[in-house]
Amino acid sequence: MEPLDHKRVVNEMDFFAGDLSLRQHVKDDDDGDHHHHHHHVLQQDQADDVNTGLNLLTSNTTTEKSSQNLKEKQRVINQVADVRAELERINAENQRLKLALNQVNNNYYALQMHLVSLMQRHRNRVAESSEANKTEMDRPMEDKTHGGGIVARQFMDLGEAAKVEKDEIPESLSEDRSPELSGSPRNTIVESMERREKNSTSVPHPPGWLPNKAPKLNTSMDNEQAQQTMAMIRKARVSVRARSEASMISDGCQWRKYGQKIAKGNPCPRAYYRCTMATGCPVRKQVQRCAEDRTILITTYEGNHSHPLPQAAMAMASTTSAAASTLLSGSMPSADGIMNSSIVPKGMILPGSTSLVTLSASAPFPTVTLDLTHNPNQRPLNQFHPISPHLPHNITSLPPHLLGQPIYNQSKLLGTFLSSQGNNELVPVHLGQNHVQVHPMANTAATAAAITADPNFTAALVAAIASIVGHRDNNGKNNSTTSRTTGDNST
DNA sequence: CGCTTTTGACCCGCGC
DNA sequence: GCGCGGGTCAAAAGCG
Repeated sequence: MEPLDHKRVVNEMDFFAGDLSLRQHVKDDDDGDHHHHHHHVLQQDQADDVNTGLNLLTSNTTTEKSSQNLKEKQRVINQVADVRAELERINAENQRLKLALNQVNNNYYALQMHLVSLMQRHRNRVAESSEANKTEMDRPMEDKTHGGGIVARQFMDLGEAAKVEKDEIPESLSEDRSPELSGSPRNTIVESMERREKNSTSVPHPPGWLPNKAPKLNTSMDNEQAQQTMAMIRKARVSVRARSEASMISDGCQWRKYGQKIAKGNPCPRAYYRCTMATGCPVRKQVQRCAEDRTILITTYEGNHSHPLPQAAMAMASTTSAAASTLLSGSMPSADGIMNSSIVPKGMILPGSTSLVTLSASAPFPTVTLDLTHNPNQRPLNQFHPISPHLPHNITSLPPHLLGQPIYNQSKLLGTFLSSQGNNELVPVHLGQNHVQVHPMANTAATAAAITADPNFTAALVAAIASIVGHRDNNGKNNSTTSRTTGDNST
């Protein structure tokens, strides 16, 4: 990690260069009598100190020299202050660099996972093809339809890669998934996705709709399958639970309501919104109040933005996207892996917070859920305002001081935590047996409290999630925005 | 007038 | 086949 090295170098700066007496005091405190190998150095320093002391004593004979000495001391103190200020500035910049690097790493890791799984599947495909050539009649109708060109196909673009991924997903289950995930009805998920996509293609869509929903002008079956797979990837959802009295949390994007329904099991209506920041942007979100606690607003995002995102929405988009893509690829074997891979956005979790990041691979959609509503110990209940008037409805950016904080994997505590919290209804989708939950800290100071303390946090989080998965399709446009965003946080 | 919201209708998958 | 439920459409209404 370059920034860490940088930080270490910075920390090793000699703040007291030019202030011999101060350095001497520090050395005396730090070294004491233990470091005998530095003895001669100390003697030399002490000699300097003695000389200085003598000068001070002799200078006391004239007030002019005394005041000069005071000025000199003042100058040195100012220098120290300057150096410390510079150090703080560098540290702040270092934090920003770490954040940027973290985002790049997350993107890189997601791509790497994707590539590895693709290569594994490609190998399997090649092995499988030799047998398949002998028993062509036994091949699934789907593959026969496209001819035999699939096997030799190179993974030259995402569409092809996605096609292979789709074709191979059932096989990947046995390769990639951990025991706790091995029971996943992954093929069922894929089938469900395909069904839904088939369904959606029968609905007329406005011009500019993204390929997965576009009328199939190019009726190549390969393209169709690739589109379906990409559609499946896009169908990953991110759900955010946060307390707000507003009907909708502003997240930096423009939304247009296109429907409202009373969903079963919740008397509160569910509102459907579509992103209108660009014509044809397929991103949608559902907003619904929690039936049990109507102060909680559940916002579920789905799809990729087809346009550059506002800065407010960029802060954690890449990491959340990585979590979703990892969930979809099934390449992350366990919650530990997710936590250790920096896929869970570290900056997203406040120190001591209970932001509950929940990944659900169960039907109908793979879902990442962020619970920002718990606040067991930051404030007593009677002091905590469930409907925070401070909750932002206008967002700016994610404050840098909230980023780069460590999180700890205590997923083992999840079961206990969830049962004690009575939080089984946490996720607005069905939690199946393949549900991976990542609980950053058992010390559950609520992120909701953090919302109150720092209004930018939730808004930026929600905004970031609104942009989930958008990078996959808009690398060129969004990457520059990402780096710029991280840099702008402190400026 | 143009955009957004409302709301009943419609489509489709799924379970029985 | 039928009903249910989720999601979407699109005409009408509302709004600035």
